[in-house]
Formats: sequence, structure tokens, C-alpha cells
Amino acid sequence: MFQVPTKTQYAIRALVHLVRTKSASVASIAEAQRIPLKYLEAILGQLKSAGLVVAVRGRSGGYRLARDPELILMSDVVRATEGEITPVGCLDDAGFCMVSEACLPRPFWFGLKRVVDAYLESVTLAEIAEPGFLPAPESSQRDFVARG
Amino acid sequence: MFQVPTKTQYAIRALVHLVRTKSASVASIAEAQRIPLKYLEAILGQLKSAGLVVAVRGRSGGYRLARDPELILMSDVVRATEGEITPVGCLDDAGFCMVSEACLPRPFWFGLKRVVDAYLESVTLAEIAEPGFLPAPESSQRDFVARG
DNA sequence: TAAATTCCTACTTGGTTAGTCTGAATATAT
DNA sequence: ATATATTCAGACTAACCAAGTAGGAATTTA
Repeated sequence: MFQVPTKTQYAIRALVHLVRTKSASVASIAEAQRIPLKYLEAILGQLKSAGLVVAVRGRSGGYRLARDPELILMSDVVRATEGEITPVGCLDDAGFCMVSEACLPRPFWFGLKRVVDAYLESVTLAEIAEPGFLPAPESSQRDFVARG
Repeated sequence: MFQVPTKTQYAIRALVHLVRTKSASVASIAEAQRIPLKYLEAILGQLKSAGLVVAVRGRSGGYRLARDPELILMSDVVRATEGEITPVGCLDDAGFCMVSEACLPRPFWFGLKRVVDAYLESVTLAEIAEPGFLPAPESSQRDFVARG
């Protein structure tokens, strides 16, 4: 569960690379990060469409970040490669599950979405690119749900 | 991203059903929860292997919870249907990504795993089966990561 | 002994992910 | 100018996995 697609992993690695090199061609990123060249081309295209990177075409062109990495949230990146986070369909559509007990689980899924979203919004690209970044040792998630 | 497989959704719905009915046949659960019969059979088999439910074979048999729903964590359920939560392969194997900057993102993924795990462990089946269950309105996830 | 049930194994099917291929458009270095 | 290095675009393919089916065997009770 929660297997993150390689596309997103590649995207993040590429962006981290750009944090450190300022500017780089697809080929150089692909080699340094061992990402299939043509695949990475497509991925950077998506990141460009999402406004996270800027491309310079032609000889001695390449990619660079569209803004400071402190201003790029990981939620931005994930949204760029995969769209919104919706653990379960019934968070959008209001079909069967609204009616019966079948959708008692709905608030639970919604809580999961909130927790994941909050985490992704709490981390910036700049932080990831910094070698010292570490998750905190201990804390209970318990406070993030209220009982009815 | 984070699309939860229907198998897991079905598993949870089935378990919630068992919280409320005490005991039920696959057929009755399948009908009430609109889950494909044969598929649900397989799913309940997994839940049984995981020790979450108990089966009674033969006529007037069925399934019931193996223990009180207060003692069943949602992490138990998810683990039963999908195994461990590993957003990214390199959280297990220590290959390429350990070496170079390629795996600067690793702590980030680890943090995600921790956040999700913590949430799933913070909610019990009993709570989900209760109509009043609701995620809390506001709180920052920021406290769950430390900067290096 | 018939009916209702769990259990087991194999199969099918559709969609998604991951990646390739070919080549066009564009800009620069020389 | 022209060769070269790059981004860009779209179709295509292969492999995998989720989702669900099919058929029947094993088991227990009414």
C-alpha cells in the first residue's frame, strides 16, 4: 500500500538535483540520477506544465527551478505528477456510500487524506535537498482525530 | 496517489458490518455491502489468516470478529490485506540510493510512512463503526518533522 | 442426506505503470 | 551557414497488478 510511483520518485530526485546544480540538461540529470532519459524528458515536461521548472531550449539549454526551493512544497510536486490525493472514490462522488452504513469508513479515509496532505504541505523541496533532514523520533498521531 | 485498493475498502466495510451484526455469512455481507461474493470470500480468507476474524464452516456457519473491535487497529486491517506500508523500495533495500545524493529524499519518504502508520494505529475498528466518528478540524503536521 | 456454508486453485480481463521510439522544433556554438 | 545540442510531442509497447470469475471440494448442520 502507498507504493509511490517511480515517476514521482524520479521527479523528486530530479528536482533535488536542480536545487544543487542550479541548471542542468535532461541528459545530465538522467545520468547522475540513473533515470531513463526519455522517461525523464516526459516527467520534466509535466513539472514544467505545473510551473515548477523552467525550460531553455536549444543548444546549451536545460532546466532550472521556476522559483526558490523554499517556496516549493512537496504537495506541489506530488500534485504535479499525480494529481489530487484521493484515497477513496467516495470522497468525491456522493453515491451509495452516503446512504447506508456502507460508508461509515468515509470519515476515516478523509482523516487519512488530511494527515497525508498536511505532511506533504509541511515539507519543502529545500528541506529535502538538505542532507540533515530527518523525521522526528516520536509523537502520537492520536490528537488528529476526534471522537464523536 | 494513495488510491486505496478496493480490496482494502471492502475488507473494512465487511469488518464494520461484523462489528454490528456479531456474526454473518459471506453472502449476507456481500449483499448488504454490495461487494462481489466470490471476491469477498477471498478477502475474508485473508482476514482470517491474519487472525482478525474467525470462520465457522458448514450450514449456519459464517464469520465473526476474532476479538473486540476496540482491540483491532486499522493498521492491522491494512496490513492484513496489503502488507507493510513502504512508500518507496529503498526503505528496505540499501542499494544505490544510500550512496549518492540520489537518496536525499529517503528521510522524506520515511517521514511519510511514519505519519501514515501513526494514523492507522491511532484508529480502531470500533471507532470507525461508530456513526459519530470524525477527523479533527485543524492541526499542523509540521511538528512531526525535525530539521537538521 | 440435502442444503448451506467456508475453502481452495486456477483463470480472465482491464487498466495502469514504466518505458521506448521516432522525429520535429528550437536555439547556440563554431 | 551549418552542425550540434537540446527541448518537445505523440504514438506505441511490454509487463505487471488489481479486480473479479469460475468451478468445485470440504465441512457442518438442519
